[in-house]
Amino acid sequence: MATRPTRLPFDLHVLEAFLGVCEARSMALAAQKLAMTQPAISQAVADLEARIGVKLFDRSVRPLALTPAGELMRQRASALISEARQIATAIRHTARGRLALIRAGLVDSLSRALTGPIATFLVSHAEHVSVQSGLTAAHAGALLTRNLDLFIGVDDMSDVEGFDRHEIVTEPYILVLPPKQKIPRSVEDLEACAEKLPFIRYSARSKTGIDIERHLRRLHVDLPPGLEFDTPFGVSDMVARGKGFAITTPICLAEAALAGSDVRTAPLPGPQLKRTLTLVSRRQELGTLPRDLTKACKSSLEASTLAPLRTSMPWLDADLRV
Amino acid sequence: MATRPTRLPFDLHVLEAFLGVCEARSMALAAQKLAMTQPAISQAVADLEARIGVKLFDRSVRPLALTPAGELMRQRASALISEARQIATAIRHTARGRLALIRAGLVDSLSRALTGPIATFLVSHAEHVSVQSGLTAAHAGALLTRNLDLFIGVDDMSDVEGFDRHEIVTEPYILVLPPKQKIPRSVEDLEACAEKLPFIRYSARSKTGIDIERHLRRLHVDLPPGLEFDTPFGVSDMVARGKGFAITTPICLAEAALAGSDVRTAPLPGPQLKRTLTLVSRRQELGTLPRDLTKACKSSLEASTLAPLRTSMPWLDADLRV
DNA sequence: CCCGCAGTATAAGTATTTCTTATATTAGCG
DNA sequence: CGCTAATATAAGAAATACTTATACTGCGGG
Repeated sequence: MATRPTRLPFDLHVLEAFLGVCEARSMALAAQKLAMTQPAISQAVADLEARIGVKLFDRSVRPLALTPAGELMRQRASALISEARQIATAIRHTARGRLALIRAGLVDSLSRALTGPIATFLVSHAEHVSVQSGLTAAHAGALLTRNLDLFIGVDDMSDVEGFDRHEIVTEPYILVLPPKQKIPRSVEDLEACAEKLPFIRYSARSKTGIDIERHLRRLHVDLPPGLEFDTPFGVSDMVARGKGFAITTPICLAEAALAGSDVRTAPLPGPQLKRTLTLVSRRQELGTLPRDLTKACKSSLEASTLAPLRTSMPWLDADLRV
Repeated sequence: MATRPTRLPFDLHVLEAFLGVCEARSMALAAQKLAMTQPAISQAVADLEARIGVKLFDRSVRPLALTPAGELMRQRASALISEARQIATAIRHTARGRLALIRAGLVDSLSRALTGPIATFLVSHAEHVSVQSGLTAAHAGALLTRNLDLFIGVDDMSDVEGFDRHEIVTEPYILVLPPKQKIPRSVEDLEACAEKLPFIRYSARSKTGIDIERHLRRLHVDLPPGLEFDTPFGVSDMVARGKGFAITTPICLAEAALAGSDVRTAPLPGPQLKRTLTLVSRRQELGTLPRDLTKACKSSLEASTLAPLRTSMPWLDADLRV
């Protein structure tokens, strides 16, 4: 047939045949289990190998052995088939019952600040409450795949239709350096600083990490790779230990709850970079609960985190607002 | 053909056709993009709907609209196709170059204690180090799908071949209660306590949560659902706030780093329950690095966490050991 | 070391699925 | 209301998947 764009080199039934062989260690036994003939299995697997261009089985020994590539294929194919099996069931069960369970996701940087308040609020709205910490991207994915009912994170999924968004807080990115370290006041100073101290990064798995890297690229500041973490504590602890400096946010720093630490903080040199934390939920599925929860979070956050931050960093002033 | 066991109701190329229609909002346009004819697309989608037994498109309007089930299908199918596309590439790139990157996973309950030491150790073994916090199950899954090179967690994947395991620490589960609360000394006392105070749970997404629930079932102790969290901080903070009591471990309690808290701790009534934290990596892929890292973790953990715990809870004595 | 058994690979043909062409039906816009 | 553009359906063609028959290969036992 004419060249068909981006056609996948395999289909699910071929992967099922392949997995059957992996499990049975025999094409003949796999054929029995799959109600097919042994040559059908043999040809399907050989064709799969040809399309991918990689040997998946070592046929020079008995019983059949998986190659390293075959082992990886087995893992990936198994996950794929498992997910595919769940899709049909999930589609059929989209009709939903009463609100017995609420699953809320919370970005790591608000975990300590808001886990208690959120749980306290939600426990009066559902019989079963689950509060899960993690990265924004994971929460967004979980919301999309209906493994969460709402989340608070850095990304507001503004490019996806069907969701409601309530802003909770906007804060600027700031510099954080080890004690006694000279504070850079310009982008040039920042680059000079980077020559003496490593730059401690947030992982690109986090929205915060992505935003910071993009900002540095816009400033044409190129900092070499080194240490990266996906939690506020990881980044902050390394700075407190004198291992380097970092770009973070006041809320992330508060979240790290470094005991007895006197890291230095300063405004980010050059153009300002901010982030907004937003509560995201599916439109029209939870009534007024998302809006009410947002109000409760704002109140709690202001009292527990923002007021103390304004005290310790008076230069933040109007940049930190709910 | 004769009834074939557990055959999936769709294949990847059908999902590609479906996704093409979702994106183009038109079967004719999707056909163009996929180098097929419009009736081929129409029949493929109709057949998919028939096999699943759910309408995915609303054809009573123009342009075509997705039904809610269709929207869910779009999300799930998109993820599936994306994962499938990556498989072939990943299989081909199993030939691996030098160790420029190490990705280490760390269970939440050791995040504050070991993130710094692990990063410090690994940074001398690789150019790029990523340390990721999260639940053991997620780390195990990531290790299996090669999104992590090693992890430290509660589950040691002992049922999976091809991995090395190094024990780091064994600790008992303990009771933790709000200040001034009477300590239960027997299983009966525990049940009486649960009548006055809610039981704060670890989420079943965590191995710790699973072990605790299984232990309670063995004791025939049935505690109603209420609040659950997937971080040590969430559970501990709720106890400190007087919202309930919990079963946790000394290391989890230390990890929560509750400032100025005087929660009460006690041995778990009835038979003892313990957990072991283990470093897991693929066999023969990282040389002596896993063993060396294990030693470094033991030393650091003993100094920073276990010694202080023995001081604050003298009754732990030999139950807490590296 | 050789033979036989069990398992896989290959060739050729059949059955099933997928796709195309032709055309009927339907939504919606002017 | 009529026309256009899009989808659905029917029938047949093309491609793919599978079966049957048989050749080839690994390995264990004598």
